[in-house]
Amino acid sequence: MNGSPKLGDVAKAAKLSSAAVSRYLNGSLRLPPETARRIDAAVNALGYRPHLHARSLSRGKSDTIGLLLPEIANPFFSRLAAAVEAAADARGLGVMLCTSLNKPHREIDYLAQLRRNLVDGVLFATNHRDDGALARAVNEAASVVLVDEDIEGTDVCKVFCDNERGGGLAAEHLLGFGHTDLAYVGGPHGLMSARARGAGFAATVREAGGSIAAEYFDGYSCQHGEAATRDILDGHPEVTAIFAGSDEILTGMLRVLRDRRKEVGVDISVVTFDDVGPLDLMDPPITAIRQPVEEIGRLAVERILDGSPGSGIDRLPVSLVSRASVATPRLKTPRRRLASH
Amino acid sequence: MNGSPKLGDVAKAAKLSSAAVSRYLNGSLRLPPETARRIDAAVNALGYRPHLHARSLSRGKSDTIGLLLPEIANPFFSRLAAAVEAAADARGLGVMLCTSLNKPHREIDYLAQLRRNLVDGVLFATNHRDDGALARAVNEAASVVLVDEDIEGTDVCKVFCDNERGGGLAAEHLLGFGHTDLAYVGGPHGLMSARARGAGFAATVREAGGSIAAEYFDGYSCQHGEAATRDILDGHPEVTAIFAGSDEILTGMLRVLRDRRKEVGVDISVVTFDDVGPLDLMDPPITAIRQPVEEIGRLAVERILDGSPGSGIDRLPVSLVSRASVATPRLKTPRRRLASH
DNA sequence: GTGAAAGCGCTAACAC
DNA sequence: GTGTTAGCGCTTTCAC
Repeated sequence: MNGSPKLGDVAKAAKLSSAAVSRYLNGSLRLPPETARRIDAAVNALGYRPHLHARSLSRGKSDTIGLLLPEIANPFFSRLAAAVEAAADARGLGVMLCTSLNKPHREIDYLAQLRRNLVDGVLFATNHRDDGALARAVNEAASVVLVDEDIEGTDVCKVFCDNERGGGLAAEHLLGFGHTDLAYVGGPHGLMSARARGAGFAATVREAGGSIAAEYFDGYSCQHGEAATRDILDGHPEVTAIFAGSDEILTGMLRVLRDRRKEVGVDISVVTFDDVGPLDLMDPPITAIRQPVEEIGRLAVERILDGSPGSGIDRLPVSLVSRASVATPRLKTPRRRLASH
Repeated sequence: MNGSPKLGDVAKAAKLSSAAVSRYLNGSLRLPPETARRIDAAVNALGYRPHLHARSLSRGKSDTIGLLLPEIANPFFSRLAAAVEAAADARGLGVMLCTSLNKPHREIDYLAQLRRNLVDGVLFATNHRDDGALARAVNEAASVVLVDEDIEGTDVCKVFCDNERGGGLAAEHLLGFGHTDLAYVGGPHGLMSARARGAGFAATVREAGGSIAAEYFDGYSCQHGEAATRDILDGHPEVTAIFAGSDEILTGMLRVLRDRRKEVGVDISVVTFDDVGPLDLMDPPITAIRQPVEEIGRLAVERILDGSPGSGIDRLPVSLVSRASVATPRLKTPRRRLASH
């Protein structure tokens, strides 16, 4: 027998028309037990599997959602992907994962492709500034929900975490330990998440009379974490605590701190954002603002299926996980000086 | 305009038949520049995108490979996925990622599905013991290559790392520091990788006159790492060094060690396998056998496309990355932290 | 060279 | 209830 068995083969074996078998298999037809058994037997005997491409071509829908991520190796996104898969699976949907590598043309391509018919909706996370082209592509696409990061000028459902509150929590925690000269090493300034985290952080710090001695905006990357940390160490000795905008940034930061022999949780305090790495096993365990990754994935799937009830934008609550990277500032070693910015 | 533009629309706009346009777009037809330009213009004007499902239904192939992984949240697999995507992309192929959650029926389902026509080949990594059904499904599938883990009784291309040599390297390293009573906490005994790592480890240890005081085989999971470590601590006080079969196992191990106040790299030495987490930032930095994840992904894609030249099984070399979790046994004076690199 | 026509495997109107 | 028929959007013989 060459080629896989087709619907027609099953029909022939069951002495029925393809249409009947198709309907039966799709549950849109109840058959006398005897007939049903004939079909089931034929399906099993032949090892029949519906051809998904043909099926979705015919139906005009695929029971599949697309998930468009900047990259998959990043733990935050891979956990998000897992959550989305689980949620989709629970609702009988497949998910088609695409990684854009943050290249705008790939994103736009995928968006067009995906909506073309391959999937019934797209969950879209991007990681870079948009010049407007992306926003247009998103608005034109049939059904997309933005996850994790905003794109200005889009009018679709959005599922984020409460970035601003996260920044606020980090600030409260640090202030509570007596820190007054703080730094923020955030993601790209073009991104809502980086701005919101920084804004929440700065507002809370200033409200309490503290000062933001230094602020950095650049890629959510180790490199940025490294460069910014060096700059803080070299140029802002008054800083006693740093808020890292993501676990990636934290990673670079910790490497520099280690190389410079600064003991985290002693010489300098650190809070990070995301809490996806095994932060509890780090040296020292790192205090973090935890994103509800699983919940974000779950809700995003719900939104793409059922639409949004409210304003169209969900901000899921974050929480602070206290570990050992924050302590009272060392008052003697670094002499306090007024920051000028 | 309702619905996306189809090939026919382009043809109409260019005053040609769909057939001509199709052939031109697929490069199987060279047209006079003037005509070509008409088509290109129409494509751009309409924003035409081929319908991938229709295309692959028609051609019987999809220029897409399937990647079937146990889970995507695990950093090893997410990095593998990234490597596969990159390699596939470089050759103009898409990749369809499916996660089996280690459920045999999902694996078999996907395998059948994927070969049905959705993809031109499948890269398959599994993580659990097979009772024979999987092997059958693999052998029946058109084109699959096994990645990372073997399935007994399959006759297809396979791309692994050199697990046995990895175990040997770990043993050599530990022996070199003077350890003689060692333990191995491996993955499931039903898996080639767990057995091979253990075998390489044990052989080298015994050859040098050392002894394997304890050996554990169970899931590649934190839980297993925790349980086994507790057992070692409680039942095998002579053990001075442990070889963890994976980063996941290591994670559980470190948590127990920390809770029991055992200082890694002082009271007890540890080597792990994989080296995917940020091991250099752990407390202490963990010495590891590094898998060439990127290379595995790259080669797997190559194998699925071009077949295997040799025996059909590739064992990629591993390397030992020395950090600070291994020291001479029974150090009297506890040192705080060792410098890394 | 170019177009008409026949599918790829399936589903959904529409008849019987 | 069940079968017949006409597509879904594309590719590809096969005539012209």
